[in-house]
Parts: sequence; structure tokens; C-alpha cells
Amino acid sequence: MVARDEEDDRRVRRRTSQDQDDSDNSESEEEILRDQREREELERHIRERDAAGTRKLAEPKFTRKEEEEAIRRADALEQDDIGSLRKVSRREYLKKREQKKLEELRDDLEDEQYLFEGVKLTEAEERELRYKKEIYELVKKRSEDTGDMDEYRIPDAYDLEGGVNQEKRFSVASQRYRDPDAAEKMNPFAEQEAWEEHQIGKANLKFGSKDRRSRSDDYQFVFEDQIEFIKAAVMDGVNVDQDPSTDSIEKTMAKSVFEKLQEDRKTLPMYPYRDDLLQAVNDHQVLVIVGETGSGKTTQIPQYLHEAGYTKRGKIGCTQPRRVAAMSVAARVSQEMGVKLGHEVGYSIRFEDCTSEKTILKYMTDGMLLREFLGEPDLASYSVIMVDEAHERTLSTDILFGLVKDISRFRPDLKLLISSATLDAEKFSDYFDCAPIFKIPGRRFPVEIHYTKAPEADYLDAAVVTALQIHVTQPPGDGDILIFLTGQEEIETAEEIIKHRIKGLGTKIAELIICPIYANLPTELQAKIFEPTPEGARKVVLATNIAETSLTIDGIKYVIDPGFSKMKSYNPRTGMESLLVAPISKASANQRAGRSGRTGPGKCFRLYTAYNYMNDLEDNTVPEIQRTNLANVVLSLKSLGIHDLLNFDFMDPPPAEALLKALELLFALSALNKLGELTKVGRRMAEFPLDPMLSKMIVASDKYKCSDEIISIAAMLSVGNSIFYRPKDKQVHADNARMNFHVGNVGDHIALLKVYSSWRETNFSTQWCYENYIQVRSMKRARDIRDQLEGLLERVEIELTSNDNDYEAIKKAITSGFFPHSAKLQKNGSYRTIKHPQTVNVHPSSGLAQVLPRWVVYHELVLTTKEYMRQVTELKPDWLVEIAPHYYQLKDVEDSSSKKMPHGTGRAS
DNA sequence: GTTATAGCT
Repeated sequence: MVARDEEDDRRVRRRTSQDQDDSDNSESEEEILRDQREREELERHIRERDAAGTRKLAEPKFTRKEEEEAIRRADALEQDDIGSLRKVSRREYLKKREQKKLEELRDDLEDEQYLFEGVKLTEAEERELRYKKEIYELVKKRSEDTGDMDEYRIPDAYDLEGGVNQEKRFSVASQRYRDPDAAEKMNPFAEQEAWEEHQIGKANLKFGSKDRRSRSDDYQFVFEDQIEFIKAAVMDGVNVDQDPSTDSIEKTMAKSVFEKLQEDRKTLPMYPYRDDLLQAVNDHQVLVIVGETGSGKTTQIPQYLHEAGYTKRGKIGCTQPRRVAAMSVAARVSQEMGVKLGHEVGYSIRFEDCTSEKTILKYMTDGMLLREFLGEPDLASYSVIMVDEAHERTLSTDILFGLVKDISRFRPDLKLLISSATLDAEKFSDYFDCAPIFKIPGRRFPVEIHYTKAPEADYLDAAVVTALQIHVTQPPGDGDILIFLTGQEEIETAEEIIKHRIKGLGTKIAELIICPIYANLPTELQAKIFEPTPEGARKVVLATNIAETSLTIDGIKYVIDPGFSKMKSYNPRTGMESLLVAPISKASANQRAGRSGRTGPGKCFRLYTAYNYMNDLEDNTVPEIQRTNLANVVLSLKSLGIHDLLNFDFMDPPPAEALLKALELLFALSALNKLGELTKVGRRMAEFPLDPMLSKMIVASDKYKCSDEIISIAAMLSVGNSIFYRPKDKQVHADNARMNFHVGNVGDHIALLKVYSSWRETNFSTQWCYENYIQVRSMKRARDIRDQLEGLLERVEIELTSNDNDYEAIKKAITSGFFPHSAKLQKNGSYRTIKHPQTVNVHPSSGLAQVLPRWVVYHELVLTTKEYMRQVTELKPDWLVEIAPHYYQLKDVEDSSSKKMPHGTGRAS
């Protein structure tokens, strides 16, 4: 292939130029002296370490063998690398010089920030400003840089000044951006083709080689167990050159903020398509929009439609899968339109309705629109609905699809826009009766994809090694590293391993800042990842798939993708949920790779082979609707008057078994009658944004005069299992604190009530939460939910009554909602569920784990190491027959004939 | 004797 030959050619040329460079520069006396100093320091360091003995490095967690290996590696680095230190220091020198230049540019940008001074910026806007700033810096930098991305090695910008035709080299790089066929190159086979090329033997570029002599000088190999990668493909960047140039910034400086925003709008990749888009919307009722990230579709399309007069007939609604997205986009658009947020442009998310009668552009979460359907089944007040980020296929989006498709049939004036990423477009189009697809290019930098040569047995270790390989071989400050891991525990282990290994590497490598990030991490610790990386250091972000879509970290250049994530799966037969570590889909893998190309050209290292990618990964992640409990969905749909659920037009229908299970449950809760119609109870239940069993519990609490307590419990249960904080090093304290709420073996539900009431008594004290090992964030959320539920009580005509000492009444109300979840103790200490018999256990975190009452109700079943019941409360079997006579017969609970309630007698073996 | 991907009403 011609292109390949050219590439090889370039590589050869560059290598020779580099060799020259090296010899040129080594003549500097200062450099030589510095090198000598550094070498001496290294030697001293090695001597000191040897004198101190190796035991110092050992952590009790690591085996002797690992320890020895770490030390051997450290030696390898220190001895092996003395020769290359000179190179690093020269780099640093040039780096500093370049940074000076960039500082000048930064000053310019600070002036821009000054323009915004009067305006109060939201956090998201501030981030955007920062992002923009970096773009400018990059644009500037690129004018000096070769940007040569065909070469696998990191382009060494500092080698350029000697005798290389920069212009020519740069033109190769920029050509890529201007390449009109760039979109073509995004074809899903690109990677396969590239892989095949490799197989032919032409593209075998190694990230490492154990044979030091055969490689050129600038490869620095440190690890004995390093991983070999094969460059397989490049996800092309698009439109990068369309960034506003520094010239235009200066021009716009003089203008008002508003004018500047208007000008910015015109620089978006979306802008040239404005008229075409309006024409297409005019001609077709449904339009599938394929817009890469950064095209500006979310902010611009609703504005265009508004400008074209669509808002005269009704609102424009735009749904987002996430709350923050809805908020920040709305804020941005209101600014661009020069109106106050909440007036013409607003957003609506749970607990926060920032809209008014004037609102014509409404951004909202998809779940929120779903709830609006309940009050307005034809969405009469909307003229346009735009479902954004549809490719994420959240549960709510999937249901929205069915609903909007349905109403579009009898509302021909309603325009539908479905916006998605590339891969799914055809599928969406098919689903919406061959709706036309409208493509908008995005703005992204190219990302190189590398696969491992062979499958990695231990992906965690491989990820760590790869990160360290990058860290020591690439100049610090050129970009941060992002590693995708499956969960909190894995992140913590990885953190330990990295720390340990860094110790083993000595002091001669640049500082590596480890930033863990996952949803349950306390907010103040989460902020760490957004802090800019200090000079000379590098961040390595250890993230769950929170970093895949939900948050964007600036400055990431390298992504390491082991190819796994945790996925919820639901077994409708047993009603059991579990979290499984599963391989990700191709779509996810590409999304992850894309995270490295946001602020500059990036690289993605996949810890699996190209063959794995092509043959083992699914194209798309199984949509959530196919792996979740559908009770809530079914209740919502029923209350929208959709009866024939098995034939409802789902884009990807959920398993029939899951639907039937949900129907069965709703029938048991008497939300549906025998004909499958919604009952009065069901109607009231549907008002609550909760799982049907929780809703039923609330509805039933009216009878037991304890609605006050029950909504607290419902709120606490629906925030889930993140209430008690249990740090690794203080487990005993945390457990003791928790047991305080279990005094009298009241059961987990009452314990949760006690937690909430106690917190309320302290006037929602944060301090109190810390003292009791309780997560403030979860409690605040519970408070919000509780407040909302309290407001809803009135709507369904339930009086707010408190009965805080009558635990029996409270437990009966709970049983009214959760009677299908009852279980009976067996001789061996495990339990057996009553209705669909299966063996389960009390979760060890339960307050009743030592008590083991004879009869219990539980909130949910989870499958982890065993089948566990989470949130358990004792029950009198008579209640089951009393409360749910249609569900339980006397024979189900017959051995309750002994009136005696075993109380904490612990029948367990 | 546990263990928590993410997100939403």
C-alpha cells in the first residue's frame, strides 16, 4: 500500500533527523554537566537503597516474589536509563521555552475571561471556558508542532527545529483533518482492515521491545513484563481546523458577550447545515440526526427551530439522559439567546423545575418527559420533541421511543428528532418507519487505537503496567492517562499496585498523581480529578464507566481500556438482580477511545487483541430494558392506557417473561384487575416515582395511619444501599455505629426510619452523619425524595399521619407492599421464599443477620457470593393471610400455628 | 460474615 510505504519512509527520515538532533544537542556543556549530576544522584540513590536493604520497600500485602521483581525493575530503570536521561532533560528545557510562549497566549485568554466577569458563570460554563482555552493553546501549539500522527511514537515536537521541513510535515497532518473522506474512514471496518494489514506484516509497530539493541534510542523500556501493542487503526479527527483561530478571538474581544456568543455559534460544525436541517424538518415528521460529539446539535437545533417559528405552535422539548446535561445545556442556550434561564429557555429535572409559562425551549431528563406523558398523553403543548443521546438507550429513552412513535401517528404536526451517534442510526431510522438520516460532522481529534499482541490474563496488572510504560516513556505534561476499571474495589487495588510500583521505580520518574473516580466517591474527593495537573507531573485517572459518558476530564491523552464493565442483569424467573463483570461492546469501546481525543490527538490502548474486538465483542450494549425489572415500566404504560404490552412497539422488546413477571406482580399488588386493567389503587400507585411495591406500601399506609413514617422508609429504601459508609480501615467502628439503629432487633426498615428521624432531629446535621458513618449525600437525597413524596400524598388523597411508636402498624404497611417478598427460616439457617420457593439468606449487613427471625419480608434479592435478601424485617405469618388473602392461603403459612413468635432465638446452626 | 457500573422519576 502506498500510504503505508510513505509512512515507513517518513519514519526512517524522522529517525535520522532525530539522531542528528541528539548529537547536536549533546554538545551543550550545560547539558552534559547536568547529565553527570543526575547520574551521580542516581548512583547515590541506588547505593542508599542497597544499603538500606530491600525490606524497606516491602508492603505486607505483596509477596516476596513481587517485591523482588519491583526492585529488579527499579534497577532496570535506573541503570538502563541513564543514557536517555539527557534526552529527557533536553526535552524539559525546550518544553519550558514552549510553555513561555503559551503563557502569552494564556494572557490573551484571561482577557476573555474578564469579559465574562460581570456574568455569573455556571460550573459547566467555566469548564467550557477552560476547555476552549486549551483548544486555543492547542491550535497555537499545533502551528509549531508537526502533529505527525501516522507514526506510532509520540511525536517529539522538540526535535523539529533542526533541518526538517516543518511545513511539509505539518501539511500531511493537517491534510488528515481536511480530508473530505474522513467520515468514510470512520467506517466500522476500518479497524478490521487495519488489522488485516498488520497480519500481512506491514504495520507491526511495537510499543515495546525487550531487545534493547534493536531499537532506536527514544524507546525507553523499563518493564520486564511490559505489554506489546499493535497499532491497528486511527479514529480520524474531524473538523479540528475549524476551531476559531486566535485572530478571531482578538476581533471578538471588542464585542459584547452576547455578540461573541452569536459569533461562536457560527463556528460550530452544525452551522453550515442550518438551512438544510430546517428544510428536512419541514419535509419530514421524523428525522434521525447523527451528530458526533461537539457538533453543537443539542444547543443549536432547538434554537434553529425556534428561529424558524416552530415555537409559535408549541414548546420544543429536548430530552437528556442526565440531569446535569439538561441543566448545563439549558444554561448555555439561555445565554446564547440572551434570556434569563427559566424564562424562554428552561429545564425540568426531578426536584427542580426551572421553567415558566414563557418557556418555549425546554431541556429535561428523559424520565421527566416520561412523567409528563402521564399528565398530557398527547404532549399537546409541544410542537417538537428532540430525543438526544438516543444511542445510550436508557430505559426511559426506550419507552419514550414507543410513546412518541405512537402519538406521532395522530399528531402529524408534531416533529420528532432522534439524535444518536453513528452506529445505531440505521436502526433508529428503521424503527421510525424509514425516517431520513441527517448527518452532521462533529469535532474531534484523531485517536490511535492499539491492541495487545496477545490476550492479557490479568487485565488489572496489564493496565497498570501500560500506564507506567506510558508514564516513563512519554514526556510528562503531554497528557494524562485514563484507565477504565469495573468498580470501586478494583480501583482501590489498582491504586495500591501503582503506588507500590512507583516506589519501586525510584525518584527519577516524574510525579504520577493517582485520581480515583466513581459515583460513590464523596464529592470533595471527586473534585480532585478536575484540578489541573501540575507542571512536570502526570495524572492517572482510575475510573469506572462514569468517565465513559457522564463526565469529561480535560487533558486526557491516553486511554487504557481493559474491555470490561459491570452490568446489571435481572433474572425475571427468580426476581434476582446481580452485577456481573462483562466484556463491553464495540460501541462502548469506541466511546472510551474517544475520551482521549477531546482536547488533542489521543491514543487508546486496548488490553485485548484486534481479533477479540472483531469477533468477541457485541456491536452494542444490550439495552437496559432487556435486563431490568419492568414492574415500574409496566405500571407507567398501563396508566398511559397501553394495555397490550406484549405487542407494544418496543425498539428492542424486553423478554416476555420479564413483562409477565411484572404483570403478575402488579396484579398481586392489586394495581391491576383480572383483565389487566389499571385499578384505582394502581392509579394512585402510578403517581409515585417509585417501584410499585414501595408505592403500594405508601398507599397502604393510609389504612395503618403511619404515612409519615412510611414515606421516610420509602425514601430511604429508594436511595438504595449507599447510606451507610464503611471505609476499609474503620469497618468495626462503622458496624458498631450502624448497630445503634438496630437496638431491639427492629429490622432493617425500622432501622432506616430511625436513621432518618435521628438525622432530622439533629436538624439534618452533617456532623451527625460523619459521627454515625452515614453518607450525607445519600441522606440529602432521601430528604429530597421524602419531600416530594409528601407533596404527592395530597394528590392521591392520603393524609399525612404519624404513628411513630406503633412498629406493628408500620410493619403491616410494609408487608402490604412487600408481601410477595416473604421468606421462612429453615433448619440450616437459610431461608426459603414462600411463593416461588428458592433458597436465600439474610444479607450479612442486615441487623437481623444474627437474629434470624422465623418469618421475614425483604426489600430485594441480590445475587453476589450467595443469594441474599437485602433489608429484612420480621413478620407475623398471620399478616400475610390478613393482608394478601388473594395471594397466600392458610396452608402457605400453616406452621405459624404456634402463636409464639420466636424472637431472636437464633435457630441457625 | 458482605462489598457498591452508571443513571432517572
